[in-house]
Amino acid sequence: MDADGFDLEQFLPFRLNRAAEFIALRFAASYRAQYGLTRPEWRTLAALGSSGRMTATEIGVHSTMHKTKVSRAVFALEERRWLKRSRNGGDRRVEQLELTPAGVAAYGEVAGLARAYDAELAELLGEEGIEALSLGLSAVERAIASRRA
Amino acid sequence: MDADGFDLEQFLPFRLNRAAEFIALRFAASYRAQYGLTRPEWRTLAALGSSGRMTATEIGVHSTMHKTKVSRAVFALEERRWLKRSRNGGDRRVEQLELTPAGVAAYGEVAGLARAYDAELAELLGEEGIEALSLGLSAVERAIASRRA
DNA sequence: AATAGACAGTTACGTTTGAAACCATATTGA
DNA sequence: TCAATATGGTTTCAAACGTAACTGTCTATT
Repeated sequence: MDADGFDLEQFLPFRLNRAAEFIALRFAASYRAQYGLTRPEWRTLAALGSSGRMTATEIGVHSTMHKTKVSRAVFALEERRWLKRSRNGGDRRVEQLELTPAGVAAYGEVAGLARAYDAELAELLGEEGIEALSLGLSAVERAIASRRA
Repeated sequence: MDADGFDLEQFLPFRLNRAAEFIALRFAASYRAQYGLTRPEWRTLAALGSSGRMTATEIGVHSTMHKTKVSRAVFALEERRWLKRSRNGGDRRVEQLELTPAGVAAYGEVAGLARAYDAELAELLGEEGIEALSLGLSAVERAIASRRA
């Protein structure tokens, strides 16, 4: 710890970022190698796969992704015919996004990788590690939700 | 949760990444606005400020940063005269990196921001939240350390 | 010694990123 | 009813990024 009372090793943003980077990187390598997906693409696919139907803005808020990232990921997934857009509702600025059957199938496959990685993580971190982490993340999630209000 | 048993909302890499992004982004905005530092630059400055003297490779391992990121951050900090290099030891490939007095001073100032943000976080997440998160991150850190072995 | 491989760090190059400007549509309020 | 302003999403452009190839040095094998 420094003279001025700041300790990098205890600084949460640093620790969180390092941990997230480490964990995400290893998983990204696998979906990247097998499906050629980028991180924003996988995250968009997963958001739609698990929530069914969302707008681009909703995806961004839900996953904390910049809107241009979402916009490009949506475009890429659309090009693969994994996603379709529609401007249904009264507000014609808004695009409803949804996976195509091919997209749903793809999502299922990548979700398989995800489950495998999850199991690997469970072993790597141990049960108490997982539980503590999950609890801590819930606190952050509450904070995110309240900050948005 | 999906038919195939994968639940994005429970998937640790996703939750961790979202949390880290959210928390890092707000902090990055402040050191960026006040000192014009990029994320790798702040992280490099902080690593040296708190550990005193490291090589580029050590910084990369310690902070999980790609070596080209470290290389560029070191260059940028050197340009600002916040950092100096020296090839002391027997191995002339290795560069010992160290902050200049100006660098130490700058580090002290940004560390002030960091402490303020830390306090803000403590309030935002609550004591139990912080503790659980810290415990969980320790598990990840052990995993990182063991993976490297 | 001489050669091959490993390793620290940099550079070149194509890709990804985000801030800001943009377009189109909605909403507000004068 | 018509500005003025806000919002969803895209595009532009300069900066940041990572892969792969590079330089220089070290180590191991012969």
